[in-house]
Amino acid sequence: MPELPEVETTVAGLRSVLEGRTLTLVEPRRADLRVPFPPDLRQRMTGARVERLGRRAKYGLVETDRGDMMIFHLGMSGRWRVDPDEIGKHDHLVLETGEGRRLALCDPRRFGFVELVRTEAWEAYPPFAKMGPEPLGDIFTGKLLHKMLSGKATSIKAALLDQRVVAGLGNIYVCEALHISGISPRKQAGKLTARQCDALAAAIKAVLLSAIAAGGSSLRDYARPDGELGYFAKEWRVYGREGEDCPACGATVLRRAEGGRSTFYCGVCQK
DNA sequence: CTTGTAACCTGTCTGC
DNA sequence: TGCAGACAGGTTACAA
Repeated sequence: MPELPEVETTVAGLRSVLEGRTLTLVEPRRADLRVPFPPDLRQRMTGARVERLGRRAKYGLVETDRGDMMIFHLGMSGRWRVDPDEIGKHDHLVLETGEGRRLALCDPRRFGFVELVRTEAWEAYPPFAKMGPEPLGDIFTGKLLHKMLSGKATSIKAALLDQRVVAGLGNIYVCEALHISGISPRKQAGKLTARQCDALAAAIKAVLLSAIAAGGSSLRDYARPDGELGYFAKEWRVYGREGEDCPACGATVLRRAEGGRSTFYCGVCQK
């Protein structure tokens, strides 16, 4: 469940293996994931030195000394395996460094993808062009959120999942942030008060920082690149806790399916 | 333009 | 044990 904290954790793990290292092997194992691998990925990346790793929203960024940036998205089930014993059928891209370290991008559902852009033009990469602010950045405040939401007829939950409003949130952390700030997921986005937006922005930052500190959330098929599991799942207040007691008021945590996606919330303390 | 739904693909879990 | 059905982190094409 790669949302922002899991991608941040992943990038930190990759950094220790890749940064400053030369790629001696870059091998796609099939033609495509959600979209085709760039046809020249192997040729442009092999022999390149990795200068820097970064993250934008849920995307991982790998900059090389050739002016290229490899962008990866983990989709729903993607993860990087570090020094795997063997390459399995879901390992769709394999990298090796001059030190003999090996990385495999494993993605059973294949909703992830890899792109290659010129570093100087990375912000023009279409998914980034209209993307909203990073929630952990200084420019993301309750005031800005209030402005972004004004006039929106959709629910606050749908608005927070819209990457043009704020970039990097997914189903888990939206559910968690709404619970922390006591706001109903069904509340009309444009009707939130300035005060509620302040509380919501603060809750978003707090939950993301806690999750990053815990190494991300551990889900069925997610692990950090080094194989360690993230611990944040133990700290979920409502997500995945249908039928349990609300940690704030003791009422029963509810789940409702909307658009093929589950929302977890407390009907008593989220208004 | 905005908003909601279906589809992409595979694995896992639940209930009969 | 088998098997059908529900469900899972995201994104986007398309319909309304």
